[in-house]
Amino acid sequence: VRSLTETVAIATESFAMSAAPAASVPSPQLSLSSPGLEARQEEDHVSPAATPALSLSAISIQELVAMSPELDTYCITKRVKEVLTDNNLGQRLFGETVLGLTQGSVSDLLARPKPWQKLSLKGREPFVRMQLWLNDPHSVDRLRNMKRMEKKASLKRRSTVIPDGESPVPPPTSPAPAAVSPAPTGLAKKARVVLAPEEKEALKRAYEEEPYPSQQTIEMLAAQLGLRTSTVINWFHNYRSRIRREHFIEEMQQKSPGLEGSCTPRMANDGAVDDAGLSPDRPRSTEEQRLNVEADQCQVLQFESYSLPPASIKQEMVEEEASGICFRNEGQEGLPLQTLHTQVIEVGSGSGSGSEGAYLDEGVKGSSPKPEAEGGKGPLVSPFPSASPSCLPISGETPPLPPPLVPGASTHSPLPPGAGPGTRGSSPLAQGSDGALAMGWKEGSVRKALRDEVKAANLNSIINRLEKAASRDDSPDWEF
DNA sequence: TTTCAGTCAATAAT
DNA sequence: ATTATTGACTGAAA
Repeated sequence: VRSLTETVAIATESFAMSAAPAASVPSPQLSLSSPGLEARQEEDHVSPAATPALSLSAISIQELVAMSPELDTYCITKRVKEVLTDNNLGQRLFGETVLGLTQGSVSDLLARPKPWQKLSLKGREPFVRMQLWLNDPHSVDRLRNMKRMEKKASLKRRSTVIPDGESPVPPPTSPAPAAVSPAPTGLAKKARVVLAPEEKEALKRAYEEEPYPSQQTIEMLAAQLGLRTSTVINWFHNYRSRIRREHFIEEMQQKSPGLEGSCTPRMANDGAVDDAGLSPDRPRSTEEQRLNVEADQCQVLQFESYSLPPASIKQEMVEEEASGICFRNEGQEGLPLQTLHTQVIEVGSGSGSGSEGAYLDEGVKGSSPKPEAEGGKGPLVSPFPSASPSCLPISGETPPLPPPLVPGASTHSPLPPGAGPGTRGSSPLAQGSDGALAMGWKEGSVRKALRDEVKAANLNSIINRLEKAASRDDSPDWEF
């Protein structure tokens, strides 16, 4: 029986990154985090019988984060940007569905990633998710599907009232309820403060002299500039931290080998499949690259759907043929529930056509978080209780998982800060991202079997892709 | 309390 | 439409 430890090891490996797991045993600590949940589910379970589908559903990303070897945040963001642009995927969708972050945050993260060592456990999470996403061969397809569904949904929404030709009256839009503009609640939203360039200049000057101004200085500045003191305080906090960050990136670039390839997981290996000159429409090289990676590194499982919670996925996409995706929307307002799930799928069966059917994943999503808060007040948030395991197949996941997103609830990991990575003492070699994949973990027979399976799966997947490429409908999705 | 890290979310800029 | 910027907020350290 697979031990938790082993499972973890495998999972970690699938990360495919740098890493050297150092000799020490990596897992001791994990267990402490969520006591009951996971642990048990080892395999016993049910039917999945025959296939060696592993389920490491039990591992939460927080644990993954804690155990993760050092990742090259710069390379990760670089690759993510490539994949997104190559496939015409926006950061909004990516952020909301993969990372559980808003567009602005994603933009910032991709543009100015902090070095791994400077990140807190919480801050590493998005990078781990990105790495996972990059490793997952179906990630792009999934996102594409979602994009399609969203589009369809919005289209439907638009036309929904128009059909019979009647009711040219626009009112229908936006339900009567909410409506009305400024009056409700009486409180206009506080206007966003926008500092004038000169004000910023003044603040910067003040910063040069005193990066940490005293209460007194702050008040003086505020008075002088006609700003609220809290604005001045916030400005200093933000400025300091942003300056600091710039620093990091400088440092980081300085050390980087500079060459491109360093971030690209190109493997020289097997010529097998490889791109036989097929590049039907568009440079989808990154995709191929991904393929290579997977093939070689044997990332067996995919952690799948980290579904996000965040906010926003419109409930519109709920129905639809989400191949395998199951969203649940709990209804109104604000309930964010979410869940993150890592689940594994079995690889063996082929991924049939395109994305359909092949993998089963699921996700549960919360909905509508943002829709204003009207009603009552602000505090929102819900203790979102229930989990809503609705569609989840197997995995016993963890309901108790803290929702990564949303107000108040941030997840914390039980692990002590220092703990996590403890094992890997210091520099993991590698990092080259070139798939070095240090395998330090022992390779058991189970793994071997898996590997074979993966190979087969990869073949299928590749075939699939080729077929797809040949008949790609990919239309630039545009307009009518 | 104050600072820091992460994010959000409005709005600027492309 | 998307992506970038940035003041403000939240929770955790110090």
